[in-house]
Amino acid sequence: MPASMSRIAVIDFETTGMSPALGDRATEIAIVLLERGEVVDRFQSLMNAGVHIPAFITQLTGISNAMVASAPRAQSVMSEAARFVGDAPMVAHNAAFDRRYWQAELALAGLAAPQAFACTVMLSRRLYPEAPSHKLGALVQRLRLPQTGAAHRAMVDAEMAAALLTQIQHDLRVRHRVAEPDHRFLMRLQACSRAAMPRWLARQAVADALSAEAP
DNA sequence: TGCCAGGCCCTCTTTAGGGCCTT
Repeated sequence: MPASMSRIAVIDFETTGMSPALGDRATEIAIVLLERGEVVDRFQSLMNAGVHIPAFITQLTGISNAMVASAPRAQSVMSEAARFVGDAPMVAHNAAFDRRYWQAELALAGLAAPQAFACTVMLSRRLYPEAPSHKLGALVQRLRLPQTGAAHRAMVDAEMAAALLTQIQHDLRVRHRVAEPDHRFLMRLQACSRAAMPRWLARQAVADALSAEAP
């Protein structure tokens, strides 16, 4: 398999709130490009969307109104980000959140967002059902993955999500004998959800998805 | 005007409710 086919873009946004549908905007973006489990490139930028950052968000992320005031405009940052990702499939921790902002911010920049998103929350629920918490920081601690700095900055969280994804792929190879746990396999595994089938069938589907790849 | 996410997953469930996870 060519390296480009195993390329995955792990993304994290910092934002002004929970929903772009309510007018919230991105304030920072970070993307870690993985190839065969190795970080091969990084993209990071604060972005000025021209909206006020609530005080509690500044307290949470450390990103202030003054910081984004001197940052490049959201539209140009998103254009660069889209070029950086290209056609690589994407991964995020709680992907529904980052996918909403990826699509909304690209739409505001007049750009399409065709990438498929896999979700490390859903994957860790399938793979580590015994974990007491599936928060990014809790999983990083539990799996003893490296922490590169204080959480709630985009690159720190993107690096942690990339480390988590790499561990998930490692465990799929070693524990479940999945020869090539690429993005297509991750999408199949995360689709084994109760939303699409009864719980017992979902559990069986996870087991089947894992064992089907065994030699 | 005031309010406001949304999808997954569990259980004291499925004709529902609430916790998790992201900022």
